[in-house]
Amino acid sequence: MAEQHELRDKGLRLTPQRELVLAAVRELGHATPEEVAEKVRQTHPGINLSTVYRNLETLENVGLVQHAHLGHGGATYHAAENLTHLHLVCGTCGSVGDAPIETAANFVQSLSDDFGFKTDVTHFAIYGTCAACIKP
Amino acid sequence: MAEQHELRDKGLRLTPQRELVLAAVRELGHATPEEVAEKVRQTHPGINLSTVYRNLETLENVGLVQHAHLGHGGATYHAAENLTHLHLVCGTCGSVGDAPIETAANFVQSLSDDFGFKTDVTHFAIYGTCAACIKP
DNA sequence: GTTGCACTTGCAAGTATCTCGCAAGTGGTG
DNA sequence: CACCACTTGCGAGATACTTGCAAGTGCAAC
Repeated sequence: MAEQHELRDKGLRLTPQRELVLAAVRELGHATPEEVAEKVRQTHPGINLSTVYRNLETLENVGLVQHAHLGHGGATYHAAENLTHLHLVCGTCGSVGDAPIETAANFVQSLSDDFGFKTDVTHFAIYGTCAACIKP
Repeated sequence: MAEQHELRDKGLRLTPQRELVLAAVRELGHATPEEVAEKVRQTHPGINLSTVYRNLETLENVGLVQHAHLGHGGATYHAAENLTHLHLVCGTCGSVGDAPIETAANFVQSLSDDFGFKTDVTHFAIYGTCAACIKP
């Protein structure tokens, strides 16, 4: 796969750092900027945290990754092609579970019908308590 | 029901700062800690920001207020008795709309039935695009 | 292959937001 | 009204980004 052209096709320069940031996001599934940086440092130890932030922003602008808010504070990044699930964040144990996006289909439809609000359901986390924490 | 006993009943001392923080949260509807501080300063100019943070935390522990994540970064505080609506955050214009909590009832039920996940639907914002921004 | 320049990177300093330690102050019980 | 635990104010510290700038580099043109 000409993975190299994927970035160039979007009008971006192909730098090792940029490739590695994208690869790290894809490999990690959900990742904070800090986790991405840590992953990238395995093969490119010198990378600067601000480079990671800037590349995440750049990659988001061209649609290759997206961020979501999964908890307190920081954003979490995903490869855009993996964004087919909801995020179930457990407030007790902090785990992040997934649920198929169809689970929310009716809900999204109601918001659209009743309020004209078009929901991006992958962007926000669903907060609550996971099965494991309910019955220990 | 002397309003003064509401705090004492929870085992808290009744200080001017604490009363004012609670009053500010109730009056503001949604408010960041910064906005609460600003509001409190109208009647108590010397209040320290860390006092506001600590009181919000204390009030949350006893169940009088709750926080939710409405967007980037900061938390937003609500009086607990007002937490009967969802937050619809528009990614385009940044407005925060409300929807009755019943809108999500089926969705919450599905998550509970299918995944054993007990959702606190008021805690996170629902992100998308509001009616006004869809058709300009 | 060489060159030039716009795009990138690394670094350091800056900003925003929240947290913590501690000494002084104060509510409320006895 | 006296005492003590709870609170407050304040400064310093932690965390999570953001920004300005000089040096480095991809890549298109030659």
